[in-house]
Amino acid sequence: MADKKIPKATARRLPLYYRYLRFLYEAGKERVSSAKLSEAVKVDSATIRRDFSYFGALGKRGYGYDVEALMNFFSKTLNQDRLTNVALIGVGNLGQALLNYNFRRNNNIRISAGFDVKDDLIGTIHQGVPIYDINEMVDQLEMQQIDVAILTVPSEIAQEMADKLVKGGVRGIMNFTPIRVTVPKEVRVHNVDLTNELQTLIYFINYYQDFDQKTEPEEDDNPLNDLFYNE
Amino acid sequence: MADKKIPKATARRLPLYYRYLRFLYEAGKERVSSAKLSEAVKVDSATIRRDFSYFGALGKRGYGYDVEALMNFFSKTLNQDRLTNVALIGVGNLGQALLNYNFRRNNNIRISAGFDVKDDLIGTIHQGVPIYDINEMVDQLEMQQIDVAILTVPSEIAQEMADKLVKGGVRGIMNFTPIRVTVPKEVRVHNVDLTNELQTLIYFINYYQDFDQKTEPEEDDNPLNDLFYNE
DNA sequence: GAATATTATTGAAATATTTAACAAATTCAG
DNA sequence: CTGAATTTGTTAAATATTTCAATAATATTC
Repeated sequence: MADKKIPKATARRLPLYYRYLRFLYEAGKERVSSAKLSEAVKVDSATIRRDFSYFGALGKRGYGYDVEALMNFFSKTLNQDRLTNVALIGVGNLGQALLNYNFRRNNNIRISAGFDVKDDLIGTIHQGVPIYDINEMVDQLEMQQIDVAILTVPSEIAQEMADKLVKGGVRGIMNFTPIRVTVPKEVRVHNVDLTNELQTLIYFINYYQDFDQKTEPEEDDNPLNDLFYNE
Repeated sequence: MADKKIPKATARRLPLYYRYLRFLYEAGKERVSSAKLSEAVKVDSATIRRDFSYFGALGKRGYGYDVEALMNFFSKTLNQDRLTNVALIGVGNLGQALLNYNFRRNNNIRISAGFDVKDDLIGTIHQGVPIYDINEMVDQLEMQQIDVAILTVPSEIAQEMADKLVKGGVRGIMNFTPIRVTVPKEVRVHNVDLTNELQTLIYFINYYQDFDQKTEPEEDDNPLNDLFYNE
């Protein structure tokens, strides 16, 4: 099925489309146009149409897109038609929050195993998810055929854990640590770096000026105060 | 450097560079090359040099970059030389995890106020952070001069809370809800959508063979990469 | 059923970003 | 002091992504 070349930027928007289509479906809507979709997901309608067109002709001219059909198409495309089990490595604060987050509720994704080093966690069940000793990780990953993991461990052991994950056959890692781990090229890592995100946001609000607002940058000794960003 | 624009992609990498420079500084390193940096942050060295060059000539040919000087430069650039107070809207599971996350430890960012609707939370202090009634939000935001907020509320009230944040003068919102909120264009929103991230990751491991780990998010980035900007 | 309005599809143009290549500057060894 | 080795800064080329514009198909209206 991995035949066509879908741009990565497009791939990243698919879940967004899927989610809104489900919302429309549940609201009883039968059709939707790229313009309407654009409003909800805040992506230019031309981009949406272009994105969809990579998958073939999904809509009807003069009509728009059939909500149910499109939803089902994306469901398959995003593997939402079968359950994906995910491992949680590191059951600390963030890890436990993610357990509670419950991806399952609206998606066919669930955290099915947790791993930690702490004795008081090992052997317990959190939110219905059993927590194993990290030493059993490679075996359990193989046995349970898990191929996606969420990494929420201290930075110091991030690489070591990534190595174990690879050994256990994991093909995708959602990395919440600030460390850029090294893995074989067939393993995919998505970094979610909360501190980075905040810093970038702060940078943007301080140095981005909206041309439409015609605001002048403040005068100070920072060499960057005359930088502008174009949206 | 004057009247040059910093590409958004570059801006998103700045925190990454900054973090590693601090690591090098603490490890006592005095100089670093773009090649060495590249290895750690997993960004092509040409891209790194290109990124730096937007800010002027920060290095020396044949030598590399002075760790301390560069670190200090980025510290200023990223506003790390002064404390940024951030509000947390919604002190649920994820919100509490973020309180514990403690951005402060390694960065000049701290959550200084929390807001919630729950009576048993209002008036309490979590991780040293006072939790206020959401009804006081607009006033408190103004009074405390907070201009960045983290939004971790149920989807149903995401837009309503965003409106309040705007009213309270907030200029940057890190949005953990799956809703794409509508705000005036001078307010910046970074979306961190955990379910999206997982779905995209799953899509990638199923449909892409060739993983080029160099480009991210948000993104994700972004992460959440979908990191993902209200552009 | 013809006329008009909608709206997807598609090729092309415009932007944005990454990568490659190399001259210029500097270090370093001897 | 000289030449070889490094490594940046920068121009240009290559990729990737978004947006535009022309066209074609379908629906809706009268």
